[in-house]
Amino acid sequence: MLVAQTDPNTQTGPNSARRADARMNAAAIVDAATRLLARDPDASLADIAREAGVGRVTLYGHFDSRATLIAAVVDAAMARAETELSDVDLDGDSVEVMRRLLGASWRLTHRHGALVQAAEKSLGSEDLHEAHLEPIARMRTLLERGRGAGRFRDDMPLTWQITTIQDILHGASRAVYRGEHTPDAAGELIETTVLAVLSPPTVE
Amino acid sequence: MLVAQTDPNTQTGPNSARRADARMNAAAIVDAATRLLARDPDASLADIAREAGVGRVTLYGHFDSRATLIAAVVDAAMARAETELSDVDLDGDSVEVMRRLLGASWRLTHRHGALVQAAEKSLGSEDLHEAHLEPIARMRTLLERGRGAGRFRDDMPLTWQITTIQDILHGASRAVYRGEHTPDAAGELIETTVLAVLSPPTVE
DNA sequence: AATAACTCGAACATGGATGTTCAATTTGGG
DNA sequence: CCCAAATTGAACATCCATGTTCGAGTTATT
Repeated sequence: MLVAQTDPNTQTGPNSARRADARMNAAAIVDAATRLLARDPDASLADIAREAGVGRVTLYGHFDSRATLIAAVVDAAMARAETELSDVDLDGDSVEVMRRLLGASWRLTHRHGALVQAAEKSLGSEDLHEAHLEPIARMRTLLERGRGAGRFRDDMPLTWQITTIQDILHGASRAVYRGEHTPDAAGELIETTVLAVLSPPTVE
Repeated sequence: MLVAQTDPNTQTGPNSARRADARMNAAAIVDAATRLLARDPDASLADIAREAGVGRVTLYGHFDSRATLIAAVVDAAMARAETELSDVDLDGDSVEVMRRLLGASWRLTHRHGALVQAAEKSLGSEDLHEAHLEPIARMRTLLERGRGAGRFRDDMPLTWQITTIQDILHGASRAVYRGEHTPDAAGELIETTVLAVLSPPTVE
C-alpha cells in the first residue's frame, strides 16, 4: 500500500458516517483517472474530474493532491493485478504457462498503459518500483525455469528478455490506442511474438 | 526542413556578419538539446542552456521558442539520419540487409532516443510524422521484400512487425540509459531478437 | 584600439496546472 | 421531513516553465 489514506473512504471502523454518493464519486474518480492516465500520463486533474463527471473541488475533497490520487490509482491497479495474476496457474510446461501469463499481463497492460509513467513522475519511483517489481518477479521466475528446462533460449541476458517482453506489451498497448489492432488481435500477436523471441535457436 | 529559420545561423548569402562563437554556441545548444531530450522529452530550456554552458537568454537569442529549438534539433537529426541510412547497402539477402539496417537504426535511436516524443508535444506531429516516416518507409520496403522472398514470416501484419522493431529499439535505448547494457551489447541483442521475431516459423 | 556582435544575469510578464477557500445548493439517510 | 454530508462554481494564491526586456560587461573581428 502506497498511501496512509486521509480519505474517509478507507477509514476502518464504523463507516456509517460515509455517504453512498461520496463513495461512488471517489470510485468514479479513480476509475476515470485510470482510464485517462493510461493514455496520457500528463492528463490534468481538471480533465480527470470532467471525465469522472464531477467538479474539480470534489476531486480535491477526496484526494489531497495529484500524488495522492495517483497513489490511490496505483494501489487499486496493483490490487487488481495481484488478483488476476495469482489466478494464473504456474504449473506445467513453461511455454504454456508463458502463454497464460502473457494473456493476463496483456489485459493488465492494456488497462493501465502509461500509468506507470504517470506514477514515476508523481511518486518517488522507489516504492513504486518495489510494487511494480512483483509482477516482474513472477515473470522472472518463469523465465528462469523455462531457460533451465531448455524451453527458452538462454543465450541472452534475463534482464534483456524481461525488458523486451515489457516493451512489446507497452508497444501493443499504444498500437491498440492508435487503432491499429483490436485488443484481442494484439493479444494473439503478443503471444506469437514473445514466444518467437524466447524460442531456443534451432541451430547454434 | 521543418523551419523557415529566422536565426542568422542559416541565412544564405554573405554570413560574414556572423561571429564564430555565436555559431559555436548555437551548435552547442542543439547538441545539448539532442542529448537531454533523448533522455527526457520534458527537459526544460533552462536545463538545456545549462548543459550547453550558456545563459538562458543566449538560447532565446538563437531560437525564438522551444518549438523552434526542437524543430532545429529534429532537422539536424533527420539530416544525420538520412546520411547514415543512405549509406546502408539495400541490395542482397534480406536478412543481411536487415542486420545492416538495424545496426544503423540502433545508432540513431540510441543517439536520439525520446526526441520523437519531445517533438510530438511541441510540433503539430503532422510534419514530423511525415519526416519520421521516411526511415520507416525504408524498413517497410525491406520487410515487404523479405516477406515476399520467404526470408521473413508474413503471418502477422506488417504494421505489427514495424511497431515491434521500433519498440525493441526504444526499449534498448532506455535499458542502456539505465546502465543495463553497453550500446554495443545492445546492438547485438537487438539484431538477435529482431531476427528471431521475423524468422519464418519452422513448422506451421 | 575601436566597434559591432555577442553574452549574461536579473527582473518582469504570461499562462497553465495545482491547491485552497467560500458561500450557495443539492442530496442521501435517518 | 430534516439535517448533516456532499457537491459545486467562482475566485484566489502559488508554482513553474516559457518568453521578453534591459543595461552592463566580453569578445571576435577589422
